[in-house]
Order: sequence, then structure tokens, then C-alpha cells
Amino acid sequence: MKKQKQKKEENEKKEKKTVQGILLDLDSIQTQEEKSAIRIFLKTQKGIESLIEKKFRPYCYIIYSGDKEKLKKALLEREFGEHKAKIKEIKEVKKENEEKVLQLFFDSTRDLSTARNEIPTIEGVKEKREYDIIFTKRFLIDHNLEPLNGLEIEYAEEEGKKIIESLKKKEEESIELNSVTLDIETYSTTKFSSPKTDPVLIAALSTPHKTILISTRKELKKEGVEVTGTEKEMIEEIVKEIKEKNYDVLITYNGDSFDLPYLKERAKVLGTRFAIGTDGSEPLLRSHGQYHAAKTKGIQHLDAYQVIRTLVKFGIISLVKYDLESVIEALYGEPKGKLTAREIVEIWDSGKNLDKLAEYNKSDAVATQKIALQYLPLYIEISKLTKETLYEAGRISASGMVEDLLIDKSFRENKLIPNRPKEELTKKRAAQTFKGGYVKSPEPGLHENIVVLDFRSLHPSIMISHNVSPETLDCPCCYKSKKNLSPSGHYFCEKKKGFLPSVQEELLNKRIKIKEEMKKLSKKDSRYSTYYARQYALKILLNSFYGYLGYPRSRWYSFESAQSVTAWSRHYVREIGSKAEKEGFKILYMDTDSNFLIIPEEKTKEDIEKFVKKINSELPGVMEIEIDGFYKRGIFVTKKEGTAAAKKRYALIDYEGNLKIVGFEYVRRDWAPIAKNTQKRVIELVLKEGKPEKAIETVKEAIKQLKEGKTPKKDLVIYTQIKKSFPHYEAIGPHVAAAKKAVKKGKDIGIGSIIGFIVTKTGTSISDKAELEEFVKEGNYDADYYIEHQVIPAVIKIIQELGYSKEDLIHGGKQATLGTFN
DNA sequence: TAATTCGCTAGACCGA
DNA sequence: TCGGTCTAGCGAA
Repeated sequence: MKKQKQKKEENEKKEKKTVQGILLDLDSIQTQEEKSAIRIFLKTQKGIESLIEKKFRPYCYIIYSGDKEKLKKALLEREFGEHKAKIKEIKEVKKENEEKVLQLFFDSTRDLSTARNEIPTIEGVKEKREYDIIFTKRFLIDHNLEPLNGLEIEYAEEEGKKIIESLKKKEEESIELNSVTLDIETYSTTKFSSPKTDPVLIAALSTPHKTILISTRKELKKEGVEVTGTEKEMIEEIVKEIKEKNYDVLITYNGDSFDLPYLKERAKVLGTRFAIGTDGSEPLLRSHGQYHAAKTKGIQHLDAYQVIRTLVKFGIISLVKYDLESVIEALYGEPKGKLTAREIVEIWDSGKNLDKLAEYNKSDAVATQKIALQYLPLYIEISKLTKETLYEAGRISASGMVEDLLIDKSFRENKLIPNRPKEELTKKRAAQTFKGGYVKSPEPGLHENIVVLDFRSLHPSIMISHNVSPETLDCPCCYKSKKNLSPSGHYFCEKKKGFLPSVQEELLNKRIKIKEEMKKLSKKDSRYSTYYARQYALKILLNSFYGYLGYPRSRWYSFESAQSVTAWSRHYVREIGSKAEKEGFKILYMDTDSNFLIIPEEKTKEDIEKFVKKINSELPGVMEIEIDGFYKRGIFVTKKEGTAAAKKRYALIDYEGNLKIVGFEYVRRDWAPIAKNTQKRVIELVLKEGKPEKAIETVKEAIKQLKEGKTPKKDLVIYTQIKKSFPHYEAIGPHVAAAKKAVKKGKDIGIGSIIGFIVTKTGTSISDKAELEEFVKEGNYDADYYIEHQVIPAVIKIIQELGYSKEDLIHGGKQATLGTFN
């Protein structure tokens, strides 16, 4: 009887429980037996819970030749590295793309990474494979789970820990994440703050509902401000605030490089810990040269600065500068005040205007939150699609995304993943280049009644329609098949669906479906923004495949495939052009995937629509052209030198009066606003009102202002990025010269910094005269430079198209001055 | 940690 | 001091 009772108690102890939630984060941990296990952070109704999965083991594959049994024995007997790592089990497996494959299991990721270096040297091992797939990623792929989706877990408690028995995905259509935004202001004894010596002055923690400020200054005490006795207590208060509310996301602006490392170090100096991780850990700082990241466990750190950089890279947004003030201004048109480091120190030391500091701190946090929350839905979708945590998704590259999809798909199709190329091979690949898209020289001058047609997702649609993939390339079964024969001379299989295009097709179909769903919803529906983000994420992914094919570090690199895609693109865009000509339209310009046509008097909008319909019925597969828009007027110009027309620079105006300026100085950050804005006005006057005289006047006015020294500083700043370290520059341009001078004055400028400079009066060469904007006094500028090198070059080519010359801009002004003398 | 090619322009650099 | 060449950056697609 007694024994039975005991047994019953034991069983109760091991009683299985279930928990449901959202998979927020996961990491790999070491158990007491020195085995690797997966720890899952699950967002549940009660908060974030961590659970441990012990059954999943690290593994890699080898492809072998020769005697299998002999090899297995040798492998199992072998001890690797100093700590004598062993292969624990070997499974014989068959893959779709490889016959002789062994799967090698290890106790820990450490054992695997030790063993993988020696494994290829063992006789009979032809190749190692999938040895560098991150353990947590491997877990997600093998269990077909994705972060930020629903998960149901069955577990049992063991020594206070929740050990996972089983888990399964529970689709969650859309999720709500609770976020908090953190921003700090610091003291600085020298030009920049150092956590070793300079205290944190104030911190803002913002949620969509409210903002709280934490500081040590009693003067700040009021509603919404926590005042602590010491700085140490202040940091502890920040930690408490973040931990207490169980947030899912921590938002910062440049927290990767500043706020989080600073707080971590400062906490150490003060004898406390900045333990904001869900498991009580401090942020994990990663550093690779210029790249910094601060990872927090459980709670996902989303750095809005990284988000912005990525969005610019993907061409989703265009920005001149990446500092918070400029971004807010550019995205929302809201000017945001800025306090310099010196002003902050002044406020702190004098105790005057402390409210201003508090307000500034708060506004930074609120602005950061606004940016992050706008793009959070997009990143949630990227996270789900790529099976990366939100933290990783916020820092992912285009190649990383494509690779994630292909690796996952390989597993689903039981295929072995190709290895990453070695450095040597990468270099070899980089040395060979292939031809890109076709660009036709336009007809310079003013044109009327223009229609722009373009291919919808040209590269992806070529890949899908012609089955472009490394393994379908030049297949023996369809030698020079007509359907998939590229103008490059290479051809692609007609019988077997290619690996890459099959993934692309899935993405495309998903996107089409979502777009259909969106049509049924009102824009105010909460699902609308989720769907919008989802289709956008899919679009970004789809467009990244072609680049990945030609990317030297790609696992699925295929020079011939990339070459074939562009060969087709050139073929199709020209074909549209010649067909349009046959229909009586005139080709004005072409660039890669678009055709600019002039609609003759006798033709109508309907004729264009009919033409597009006809073309689409003739295009293969999913290829399709669409009407980008009808334009009332457009201007194309000649190049700076010679009489040839300039490509990639034009301006259009539609029938509603909307201006589209492409390629001109106006859209470039490395031109002064005075030149950009003057150019825009000229284009506007010419296209909108057809008034060249007024345009001339505008230019004259700008020149006059410059000459008189009246042009404000902000209209003179030229922005340029420092793209390499100073010693690596062979030619020292104005921006590098200005940056170097600023560094001497104590400014912190590194690779990736965008510097704003002004060409001043003092110096000989332009570089000599260039100074960082902040060191230049109002009125100190080289008027001649801004007239001759900025304003005139920006407008001269446009004005010349209208029959005017440089003399009309300059001498016109002089005549007026003479006139006043008479 | 890094998607591609095409194209324009500025300004330093260098040798005559 | 001039003109050609090369480096550098940014944008279009």
C-alpha cells in the first residue's frame, strides 16, 4: 500500500501540463550533463515563461564514398579536439540530391563545432554538410516552427524547471506585442560620453500609453518623473520598470551601439547589473568591426536605427541623414528639437532648464517609438517568413532572408543544403561580372503625352516563368529547349520545377492571395495593416532572389543563371518597345523594366490599355506589364559633357500636377539644398506652367542671394557618407578633408558616418575650404563655389533645353547691376 | 556582417 | 595651369 502511494506521488510530480503562447525567443543552453538544449521563451497570458527542450540534438551530415561500415566505425571511435568530443550516433539517410549520406549526432554544439574541423580529413569522408546551421535555427526548421507565431507546449516540471515533452504550432493570425522604448541622456566630460566616467543623467521609458522619466535630480520631481537617490538606484529602477511589465519588445534608437552598452558598462562601474533579460541576464554585446549589436534574452531588442538603415538599403525609404531628428523630419515632416552634448552638460551643471532636458529625453523616446511601431508589423512578418526571431529579423540582410527561405525549403524537400563558399571561391566569383539591364538613350528635350509601362516584378517573374535555378541550368534532358532558352545561350529544364523558382512561386501566390484579401477589407480594418506588411515582406523577399543568384557568397550562386535572367530582361524590355512602335507609339526611353512611350495625337488611353492587354496575353508564365502612369509632360536632358542624352535623369508631371523627379541633383543628398531647391523650382515652372522666363528669374534670385552673402547656412550643407577608414582613401575629397579636420577637433566620425559640410571662404582647394557644418558660422561660405559648382550645374542642362544659356543666368544679373548705376 | 549592374558627376591627382 | 584619368559617392532599376 505504502509503495503504491509513493508511486502515485511520483506520477503526480511528473504530471503533464500544457501551456499556450507566442514563441518570442529561443536560445541554446548547456545542461548539467554538458548537453545542448533549447530554451524557449513563450509569451503567455501570465507573462513570459521559459521552457526547456532536451530531446533535440545537434547534428551535421557527411557525404561519403567507399566502405560505409568501416567509415562509421572510424567516426564513432574518433575523439575530436582537446576535450575529446565524440559522435554519439550515426544515421544513414537518403537525400533527394545525394545518395551516400550519413547524419552525425552530437551531445553539444561545442562538440559539433570541434569535430567539424577534423571530419573532412577522415578517410572516406567526401564532404561535410550543414555543419554551420545555428542550433536554434535548426530546431525551428526541423519542428516547422516560427517565431511570433502561436505554440502549444506540453511539459513536466523537473526540479523547478519546465521540461518540454511535446510542442506544436498553433497558427495565430495577428499578434499584439507589448513594447517599451528606452532612451537615455548622458553627461560628457570630453567630446563624447564614456561610461567609465560619465553618469547617465536621465532615462525615458515610453509605451504607446505613457512615458515615465527617471532621474536623480530632485528639481524634476513631478507627475511622470521618478526621482531616485543615486545613479545606481536609477539604473536599477530602469531595470525594474522594464522587467516588471513583462514587455515583449525593447525599442531603442541606436541602442546596439550606445544606450545598451552604455547602461551595461555604467551598471558595472556602479556595482550593479543591467539585467533586463527575461532570464535575468544582461544584454549580450556583439561586435564585428563596424557592426555592433546588443541582444537581450526573451524581450526582443529592436533598434530603430538598424531598421531605418535596412529600409534605406532596400530602397523602401530615402533619407539624407540617419540621426533621429532628421529621420523624424523626413518621415513625418515634424521638426524635432535637438540638444547638443554641450547644452546637456550646461543644463545639468547649472540646474537651469532641467525641464528642457527632460522634455528632450521624452521626445526622443516618443519619436523612436513612432518609427519602430510603424515598421514593427513589417518586421513581424519578416520574422515569421524567415523563421528568425524579431531581434535577428531587425538586423537581417537581403541574402540572409533568401538563404533562410532556401534552407528551410531544403529541409521540407529532404535536400542537402549546399555549403557556404570558401573565401578563395568567393573572390573568384567576384572577379567575373555579367551584363545587367538595358538602358536606352532618351531623346533630350521637352515631351508631351507620355505613358510609362513597366514589368511587374521583372526579375522574379522571369525566374518563375523560365524556371531559372542552379540545378535546372543546362539540364541534359532539354537541350536548348526553345521555351526556356535564354538569349544568353543557356537553357533551363522544362520537366522538373526548379528549386529557387518553386520557392518564389509560393511567395508570389501567397502575395496575390493577400492582395485579394486586402481588396475585401476596409483600410481601417486592423487586419489591413497586417496584410499590407505581409505582402510587403513578400515583395522584398521575392525581389532579393535574383541578386542572391549573382552574389559571390551565396550558397546557391549561379553565374549563368543570373546572366540568363538579365539577358531575358534585355530581350523582353526591347520587345515591348518594338511592339509599341509597330502599334504607332514612339519610344522615348527605356530602363531595365520600363518603357516610356509617347502617345501620338490620334491615340488614346484606351489604345494603351488594349496594347497592354495584348502584350500580357503574349508574355510567358507570370510575366506581366502594367501601366505605371500617364504623364502630361516630361523633360530629358543631355549629359554634362557632349551632346549625348543623359540616362537615369528625367522629370515628369502627371495630369494632377504631381511632379516626379528622377536621378537629378534634387534627389541626391550630396548636393546643397540651395542647388536642389532651385532645380526643383525650375523643373516645376517648366513642366507645370511652361514658363522658362520665370525659371530664369528663380535662378538669378538664388545667385543674387548667394552673392550678397544672404543664403542661410542650412541651405549650403552637403551630406556625404564616410565609407572607409581614413588611411584607405586614395583621393581626399572635400567630405574626407572636412571629416579629418573635425576628428582633430575631437569629433567622433567613423565608417558609415554621414557628414554635413560647407565650403567656406578660407582655403585654396575645395577640400581645403570644406568644414563640418557645425563649425561654420552663418554667412561664412564661398559664394563662387555655390554659384559655379552647385546652382548653375544643377539647372544649366534644363535651361539649355529651353534655348537659354549660362550667360542668360549670369550676365542678366550683371546687366541689372549696371542698370542701377545709370 | 556584406543582393546585382548601369550610369552620372565631382573633384583630386598627376604629368606635361 | 591645363587636360586627361582615376577615385568616390549616390541614385535607378
